[in-house]
Amino acid sequence: MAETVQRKDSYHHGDLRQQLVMATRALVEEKGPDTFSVSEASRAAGVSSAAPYRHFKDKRELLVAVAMDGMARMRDQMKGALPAHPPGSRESVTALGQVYVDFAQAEPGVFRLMFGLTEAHDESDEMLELGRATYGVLLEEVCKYLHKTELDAQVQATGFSLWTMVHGMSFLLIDQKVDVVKLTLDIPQLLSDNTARLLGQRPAAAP
Amino acid sequence: MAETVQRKDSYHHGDLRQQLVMATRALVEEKGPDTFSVSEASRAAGVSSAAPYRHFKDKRELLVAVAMDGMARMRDQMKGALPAHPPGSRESVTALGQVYVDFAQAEPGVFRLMFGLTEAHDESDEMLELGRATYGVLLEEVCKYLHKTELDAQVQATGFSLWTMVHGMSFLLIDQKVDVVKLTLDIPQLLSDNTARLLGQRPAAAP
DNA sequence: GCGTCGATGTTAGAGTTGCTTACATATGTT
DNA sequence: AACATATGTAAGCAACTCTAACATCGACGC
Repeated sequence: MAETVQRKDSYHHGDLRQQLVMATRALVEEKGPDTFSVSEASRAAGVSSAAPYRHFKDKRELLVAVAMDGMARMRDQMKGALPAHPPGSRESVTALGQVYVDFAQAEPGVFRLMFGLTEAHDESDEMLELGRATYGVLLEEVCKYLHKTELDAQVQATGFSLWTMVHGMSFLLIDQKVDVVKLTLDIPQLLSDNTARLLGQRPAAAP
Repeated sequence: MAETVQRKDSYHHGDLRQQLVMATRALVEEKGPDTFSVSEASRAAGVSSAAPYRHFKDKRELLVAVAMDGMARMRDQMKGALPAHPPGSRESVTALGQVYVDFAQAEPGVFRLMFGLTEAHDESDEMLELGRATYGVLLEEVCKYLHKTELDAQVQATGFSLWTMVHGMSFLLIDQKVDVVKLTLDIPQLLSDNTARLLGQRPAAAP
């Protein structure tokens, strides 16, 4: 059980919103996003089952908050992985992909929320912005690699292709499809190889 | 509403199991797999809410049935796409990927069921077998392309990489992440290009 | 200090859902 | 015709989402 959640000691909780997000995060990870219930999160936070509705319009809004929290953390981890490599290098692009896949495996429940819940996300401008910002981290490295700007068609195509690959890899891993097909694969190696293939040859330095 | 479901006209329904699968399929597509309820499917089929439990152990088993139906249809579509191209050609591999992506876009709800529901699928040997068979269609083409057997490491890596790409592309498309990033992309073109990159150079004919 | 107000909690409850149990009805076999 | 089996219904429990009415606390003007 996730007993990292400190309960309240007075009538007013002090920081219920954040506590609920944490509790939800833990529950979503334990039992999957589907079987999660607001009631259970309330119990974990030590409040009545009606209390969350003071902070979130409905169940979905609470889940969106968890997704946003996850997206922000993943974006930070991606940014954190960059300094270890030369800017705009194949290694740094690969590292970004590795962070993506690692995050998915470390927090599959939250990861699913981050990319499912499409209708709910549409309603949240914040989530949209956060998603764009996260993708932007990758896109900028691709720009540097190709010596082009963000609006360039090749940058767009390459960035999306790389995203496609790590996204698919993440889902196949957390949905255990690798086991299904009985594969013995070196995932980091595959990630690195495919990143190289999709990036293509690095062009000569800018004109 | 999906009123393609003919109700019963006598006490016994005749073919309730199949009718429920069809109704569920429609509902899952209309409202997404999350908001689907057995009660609603029952109403659509014109039976009491307890009737489904004569045919399915629980809600999940009904959803698994829908997923299996979808997987079988996608596999058939993949097989159907092969005769149009030379066996083991880049075109035929691309065509398989295109079927995958098309299916996801045509039936996003069912597609999600086919690859989510991981725990539920583990319990179903039939679903496992169906999944393997579907993947096998791709793998066989890769074998022919590379002139190697299914057990070869390169075949495994290449097959998985291709799966990864179309899987990620499918989810990004149905979750509308393409819109989020404001991309104007030629998806079939991208699919074809990336298939080529991931397949790599075709080796010389068998020794 | 003190009263008021808004924010945030509680309790009670309406409506939905998943699933079970006991009973009813149709079908096929002998 | 009689019975066993398959498949439907009705009724109900526990859990869940969300709302409404009420309770409590902290902050602020005075």
